[in-house]
Amino acid sequence: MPRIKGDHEARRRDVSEAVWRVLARHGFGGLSMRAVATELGATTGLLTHYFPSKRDLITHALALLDERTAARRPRPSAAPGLASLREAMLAVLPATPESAGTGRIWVSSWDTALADEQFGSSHAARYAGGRERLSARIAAAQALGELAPGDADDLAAAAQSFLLGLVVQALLDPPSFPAARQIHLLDGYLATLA
Amino acid sequence: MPRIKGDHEARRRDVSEAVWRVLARHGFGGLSMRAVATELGATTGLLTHYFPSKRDLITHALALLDERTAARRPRPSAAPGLASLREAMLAVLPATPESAGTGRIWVSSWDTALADEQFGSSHAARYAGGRERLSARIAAAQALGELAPGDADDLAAAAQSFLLGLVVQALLDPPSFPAARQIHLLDGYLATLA
DNA sequence: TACAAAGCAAAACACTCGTTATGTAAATGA
DNA sequence: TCATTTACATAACGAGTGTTTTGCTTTGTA
Repeated sequence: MPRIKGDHEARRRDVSEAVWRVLARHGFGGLSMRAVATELGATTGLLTHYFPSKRDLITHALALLDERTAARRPRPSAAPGLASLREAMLAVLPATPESAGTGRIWVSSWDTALADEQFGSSHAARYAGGRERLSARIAAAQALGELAPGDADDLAAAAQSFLLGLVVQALLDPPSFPAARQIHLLDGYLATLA
Repeated sequence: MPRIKGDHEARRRDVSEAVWRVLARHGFGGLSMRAVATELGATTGLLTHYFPSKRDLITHALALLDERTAARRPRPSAAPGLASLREAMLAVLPATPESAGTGRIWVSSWDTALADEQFGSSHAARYAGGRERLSARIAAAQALGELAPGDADDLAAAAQSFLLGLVVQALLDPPSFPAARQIHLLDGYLATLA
């Protein structure tokens, strides 16, 4: 077995960064083997060595998107209750260039997810996880009396609906949704829940 | 000038239906000249005669999507107040196969809209119009005392956020969002506004 | 030190894409 | 009737796609 394993993982990380840059610039619709290869300064030969098919590349891109989103997710322990819920929802909004970039990639991925059953179910699981995390924070806020009672899962589904829809509108019409208004709308939504 | 004008418009309608069927089956990502042409039982020569470039075809597809969505929109006069708002929001949810199909096309169009500035601003105007219509119904409900006071435009932006996000989640995870739950969540949202 | 496998580059294959001639039949207006 | 314009079919072009093949170089193992 030639080459040490560390090299392989390191090179895979290089590929991941190239994939991310392509996604950020052209979205999922612009993700192609050659685009990633040239972004990496290599050929498709290298790419197929790590990802034999485009399907594998897309799967990796989705995992990468999930991973980088999770990395910016605030710790659930910090500031429990309603403040924790607000913090978690705030991190999703495209109020900063960085989260706006991530949001654009998410939205562009829905076209792929809806067209392919496997990627679709993968997405379904991801958003179900998001609802679960929101549900936990909502339940905690309810236990503290900071939030009105009600089915936490339903409230989480509604909250994530509000979030995703606001992300879409803000990305499609940035002038109408500056960061301040996004936060204002979020606080307005949270106020109705209290 | 040969050929009567009626033929031209009639043929254009045929093309429109072919475009719609392609969109319904493969989304905006699968919209190609040849796909529409073969769906119509013709060649690309016909298509380029009516839509010289793909850009024109996409523009037409977006107009078609807008038109068919507007056709299913309930009349604003019927059942004024909160019931009118509920009716309008209900029509957006993918609770029926027909509206689910339309919703899938909308979601798939966002990838194209985010990648192209012109299509993006076109979309921005469409959703701004949607917010204005919601705002009018919200203001009417407030005037009737059926809704708590507050900035109608902000409430409309929040309501459309909730709607779009629920559409996305329901389309990506149909088992978790059957029609009954969609309606239940919508009624829960409206209850918090009252 | 030989052998074998990994890590790539380079190139070709078989498409599909949007676009662009070219040609032809029909219908209209002069 | 005759020239013109419409309404296509047919075909090709060049670019881009995912995938496969071939081969060279490097590295680790026996």
